[in-house]
Amino acid sequence: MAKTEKPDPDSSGRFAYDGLERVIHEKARLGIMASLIAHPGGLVFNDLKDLCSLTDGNLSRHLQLLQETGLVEVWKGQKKNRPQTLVRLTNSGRTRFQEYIAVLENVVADAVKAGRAPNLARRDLKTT
Amino acid sequence: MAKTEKPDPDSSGRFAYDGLERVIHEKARLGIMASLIAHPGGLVFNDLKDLCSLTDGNLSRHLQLLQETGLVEVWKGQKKNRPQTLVRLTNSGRTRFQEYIAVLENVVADAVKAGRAPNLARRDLKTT
DNA sequence: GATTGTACTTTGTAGTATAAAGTAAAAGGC
DNA sequence: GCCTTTTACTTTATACTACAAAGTACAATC
Repeated sequence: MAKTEKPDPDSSGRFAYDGLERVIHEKARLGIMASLIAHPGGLVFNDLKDLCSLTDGNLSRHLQLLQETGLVEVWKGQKKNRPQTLVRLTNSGRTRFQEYIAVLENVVADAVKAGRAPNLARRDLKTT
Repeated sequence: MAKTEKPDPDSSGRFAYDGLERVIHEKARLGIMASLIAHPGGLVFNDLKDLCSLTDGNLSRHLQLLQETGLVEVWKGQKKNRPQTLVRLTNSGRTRFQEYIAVLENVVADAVKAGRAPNLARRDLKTT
């Protein structure tokens, strides 16, 4: 049977995963982004904090960064005379997150493939 | 077919992704682990460096950490009178990486699901 | 008007990713 | 035989950043 289309499994940079944008890749922010893409109408500060199990300060800092990077937009409002912060993905944020996810899919695919065929690429060490 | 079981899409900690072990999650080390699981016989320092597009110092430092954490094992040898370092996953390393990958699959699944049904929860907010 | 509670923000610190410099040992030139 | 270069890493220094503790603002309640 014919081999797959995969050109060179050992090419330079094959496992560099360049597309893993740093701002998104961080665990806490990855959770924030995932929450937000699952809630297109946006989420308020406290819901986000709860969904991602983050502390106040931590979430605040990450949101700041995500906003500076243009991934999310932040809206200040009021609810029953109390401040409310609504956070949503920007269009660019959605796109960049989906690009990031596409790379993650490659990572998973690589790992799953390797896990299923554990001996395919084995090369023996010729030590003297 | 029946829907996949999904108890509460908004439960506390739903997007915390606790299983994303920090040592593995870092981009560079994720690449190293992926390279190694794809090459069960192990890889030598320079191949790894090339596959992951890392500098010498960088790779050296990450390997140190991965070794301390028990994810990889490092073998010093010789090839044509030159030192050669061989790196392989430990059994524990393979298991822990596969657990990590399982969580990544959840992340991807969450994102893909949300991406396919983008308007379900959309609520409009005035302005741009 | 003092206190409590809510909803965040700011600040300090500890940890870490990365590059630059350093080490060791072999090979090749003169 | 000595000196420079190359290979294969390791160590060190620094710049960054995640995180928690402390701080701010303001409304409600006592």
